[in-house]
This record gives sequence, structure tokens and C-alpha cells, in this order.
Amino acid sequence: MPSGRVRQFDADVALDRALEVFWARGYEGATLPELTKAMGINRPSLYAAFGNKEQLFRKALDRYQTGPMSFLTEALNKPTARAAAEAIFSGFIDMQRNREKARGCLIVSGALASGEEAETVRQELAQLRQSIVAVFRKRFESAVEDGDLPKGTDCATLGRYVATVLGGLAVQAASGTPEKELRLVAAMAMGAWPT
Amino acid sequence: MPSGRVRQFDADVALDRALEVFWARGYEGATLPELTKAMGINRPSLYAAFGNKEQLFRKALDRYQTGPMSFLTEALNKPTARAAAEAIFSGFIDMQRNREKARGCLIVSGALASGEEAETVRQELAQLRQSIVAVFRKRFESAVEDGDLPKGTDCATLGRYVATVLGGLAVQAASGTPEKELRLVAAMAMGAWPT
DNA sequence: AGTTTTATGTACTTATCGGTACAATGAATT
DNA sequence: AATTCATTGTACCGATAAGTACATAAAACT
Repeated sequence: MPSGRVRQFDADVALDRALEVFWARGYEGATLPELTKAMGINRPSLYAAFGNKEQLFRKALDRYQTGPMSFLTEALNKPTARAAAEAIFSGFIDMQRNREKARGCLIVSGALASGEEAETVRQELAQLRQSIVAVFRKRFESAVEDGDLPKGTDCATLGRYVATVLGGLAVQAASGTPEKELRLVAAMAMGAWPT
Repeated sequence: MPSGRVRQFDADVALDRALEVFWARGYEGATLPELTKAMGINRPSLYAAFGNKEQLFRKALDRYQTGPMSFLTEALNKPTARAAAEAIFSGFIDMQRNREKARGCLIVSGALASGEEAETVRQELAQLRQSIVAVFRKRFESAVEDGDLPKGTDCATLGRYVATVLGGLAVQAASGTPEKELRLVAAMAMGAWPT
């Protein structure tokens, strides 16, 4: 069976470029001309390789989680809950370095409020944010079991608090707040850590 | 001098309706058909009364600050810095009540990431968020002068921390987090308060 | 009552959106 | 070398975006 003409571009590289556009513009704000230009391909190639705009966004979101956001799972593997929280914050702030247009966090700014057309994407991101809260909670619950966190710690609230500060840091980063100040805020946020 | 036909709608009521749409949809996601339908007027009336979409958004943003967000200035007038911070968080959470579509905060979700067309609005909102940080900082600086906060308190970071938690609460609220959990997070966030 | 002036409603314009038809291209298989 | 078939480029599609022209409606003044 002949395999046809070979693809003229690297799909992973193109996806990284698409990710940058979605990150900077959000799902709605990213237009196909801007996406195709950044990806270095034309429209039919995009549709052949990635489906449609919504599917492309989902693939970019997956890549975001396994790429720039991979520090999250690493952070959760830290030996103590406190170290995990610190690594979550510092990992996120590290991720903002050398970043010009795509500041903040795709999971937050991808579609925080949106038109009807982007409603499903918005809901998926909201659900993803909630699932991240649950992941944090579980990490802290096992820390309580290990005696790493005090018995009676409200792990649900602690997980949500870490997620809230993380979301707040994303908003701050999207507002142009410099790295140094983000680090000071993260350090202060750790002052609420249970003793 | 004849004054012409009188306006058939209340401009303030119409502006409140527009605010709800921008709040739920963001600047880009709000379309003129949705705006005019919610406002109960037709398109030429909107343009005659409010200018264009961008000017309408700015007027809705002003109304947001003097209406739903008016708790902010009240909170800053609390006798102590700590009471002010608590009132900021609880006031914001109160504001989320009885709210179905327009959850979160217009200043955050109005245009966190956006297309080229909405770039100026996005920048204005980012600047507004930074100016809110500055307002918090000033409040805490005078608290230090009054002896309400310890000498040597990092007021810039404290102001930014409060703004970060507030932004994080806005993201959480936009994600559907219920009031009760928001209150627990706010209470935990106060655990970082300087002693 | 007649005139002036502003608001309203319908219908339009231009631009851009996401998505696709179709012919040309070109590497792998036969 | 001929054939196959997915990729590529151009050009297009219908839908919808923001914004406006223009005729009609109605209130205030003379």
C-alpha cells in the first residue's frame, strides 16, 4: 500500500506553536490565520493533522499539561506536603520565565468567560481546575496519614487554598507582575501553612 | 429648543443588563445581539446611548466598580488592616450569591487573554488589577504608620498577596466552587497574616 | 397646529470567522 | 517508470461579527 505524500512539518513542533497562541490569546481569541501562521502550515494541513479548532485546543492543552505544567506531578512527589506546595508555586513561577506574550496559565486564561460557541471548552477547563483541586486534596490526605500533616487538617480546604493561590498567581502573571514579586507572594502564602 | 423624542428605556437599567452579559461572557464573548437582547433595546439605540462596544464595556466596568465592587472601598475603611482584608474576601464572596451565569469577577475574566481586537481592553484591565494592588499596599502602609501592623511589614507583598487570593477566589468562583468552600479558603488565607 | 429634534426599527455594509472543495504535488510502493 | 494516495496550496463557502443609513415615530418648542 502506497503511503502517499509525507507530512512536510513536525506535528509536535506545530502543536507547540499552537499552544503558544492559545496561551496568549485564549481559545476564542486565537484565530485560524494566527494559528496557521504561527504553526507554519496552511489551513487544510491543520484540519488534516489536528481535526478542528476545538480538537486542536484539546491537544494543545494536553501538551501544556505534559510539558510546561509537568512540574505539577513532580511537585506532588516531593517528600512532604509543605515541600510539594512550595514546589507547586515555585514551579509555576519558573514556568513564566522568558515568556513574552503567553503569560499566566492556559488552564485559567484559556476560557474563563466566553461566548456560547466556546461554552464546552470553558466548562472543560473549569472541570479540569476542579480536578486539580482534588489531586491536591488527595496528596494532603495521604500526608495526614503519614503523620506529615497534623491530624484533623482540613485537606479539602488546604487543597483548594493551594489551587486558589496558584490561580491568583496566574492572574498576577497575566497582569505583568514580575517574577520577584510573585516569589514574595508565594512565600507569604506559605505562611498560612498548618502547623 | 425642541428636545426631540424621549428615550424609551432606562440607561442605567440597560447598563446593568450589559454588565451581566460582559461578566458572564467576557468582552470578546459578548456579542451585540446578546447585549441588545439583554438590554431590551436595538442596536442603533445602543450606539446612540453608549458609543460602541468598547465604550459600553468601559461604562459597564465603571458601574461594576461603583456597584457590585463597592464593598472594596468600604472594606478599606475598616478600622484595622486585618478587618479590611477579611472584609475584602467576605465582600467578594457575598457578591457571588444568587448569581447564575455571571460568576467570578469582571476585572479578572473580562479579558484575561484575548485576540488582537480586544488588546487595549485587556491591557486596561491588567492595569486596573495592578492599581488595585497599589491601593491595598497604601492601606497597609498607613496601618503600619498607625501601629496597626508591625513595623517592617512588607506592605507591597501583603497588598499583592491579598490581591492574589482575591484573584484566585475569582477563578474559583468562575469554576463553580460553592460559597461555603470559598469562605473556608478565605479563612485559611488569613492564616498568613503578619503578627 | 406645525416645526424641530431626537429616538427607534428595519435592513443593510464590510470584514472576518471557522471550515472545506478541488486540483496539484510528491514520496512510497509496485 | 507507473501507480497510488495522503499532503499541500488556492480559492472558496455560509455564518456571523461590529457598525451604520435611512425612513419612521414621537415628544418639546414656537
